[in-house]
Amino acid sequence: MSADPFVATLHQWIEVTMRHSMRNFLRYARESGLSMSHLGAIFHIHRAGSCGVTEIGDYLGVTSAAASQMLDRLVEQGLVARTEDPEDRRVKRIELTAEGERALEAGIQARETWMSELAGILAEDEKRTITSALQLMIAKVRQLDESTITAHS
Amino acid sequence: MSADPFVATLHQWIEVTMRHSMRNFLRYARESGLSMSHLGAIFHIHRAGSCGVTEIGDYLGVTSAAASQMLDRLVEQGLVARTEDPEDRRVKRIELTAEGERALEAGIQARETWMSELAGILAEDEKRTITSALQLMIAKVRQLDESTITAHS
DNA sequence: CGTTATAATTCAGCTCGTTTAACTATTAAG
DNA sequence: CTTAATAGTTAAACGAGCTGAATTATAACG
Repeated sequence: MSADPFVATLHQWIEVTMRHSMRNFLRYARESGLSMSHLGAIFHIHRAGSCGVTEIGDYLGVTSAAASQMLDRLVEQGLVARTEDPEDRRVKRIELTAEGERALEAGIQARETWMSELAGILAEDEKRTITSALQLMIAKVRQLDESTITAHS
Repeated sequence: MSADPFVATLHQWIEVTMRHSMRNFLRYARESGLSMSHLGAIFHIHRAGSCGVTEIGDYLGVTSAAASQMLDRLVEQGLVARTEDPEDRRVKRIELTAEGERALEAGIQARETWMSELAGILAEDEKRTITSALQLMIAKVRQLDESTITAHS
């Protein structure tokens, strides 16, 4: 399929990552009563710090009506705060409450439980090698993200 | 949070991976008209090769009735084949059709479009280092999987 | 100022995924 | 052989999430 052994290996790694992470993540979603959209919104709000209703809808690929209704639930559950933007009083500032941040953390935790098991069966020098390799990739991806953002604006 | 720099770095990497992979994956799900459950089922059937209806339900955390109805749709769309098991005529053998395999491939592709961009901005020696680091982790995770399976049986 | 555009909400209506319960068919056990 | 257990399907009913259209409030433009 892909001649590049780097790409082939990355494919395999993501397959493994997805299988393990999604299993626990979906279980957490069920148990906490949060849908995929809810969690997507929570992640986006966390990253944005504060954002409008329509922006969340655009991010999730739904109408602003759908986003507004979804936020009703999240506000009702105390995960999200909806306040008026003083700069432009048409827009509502959507932010995570402390409890919302906690729910986000729990979701991330659920997603990554298998990681500590992995850490347990790796030797110290193996961990060091892998850590620096991953850090290199993280830096490169972030660099890619920034160039995409500036290209869009 | 976690004192181990290995675990901390792995956390960051999975955060990056998830953000990029899920964005395209969810878009693909929408466009192809397949739900998260549908795709989950397709992934599971692919991995199992062939399996029963109840098994899919258990995997997805739903009743066998729900699994049966979901499979109706997938059969209707020509992604899945439902045949009688000759060994035990109560069970139905669920398998992916050629078109089902193609849909699976497309989903994986969508999930991993950003990878080739990443490959483009890495030097050859960087790729080699990362490739071997990832291969080590993949091997270790598989080792972990096998010990879990045997523990369960 | 009046007009137009933007942000968010509300409501009616639709589809989808799910569950429970009843039912059929087949196999296993006493 | 009779009874119980297992695998799967079907049907009715419900809730969740989405859309489109109408509505309100604010901002920007001429």
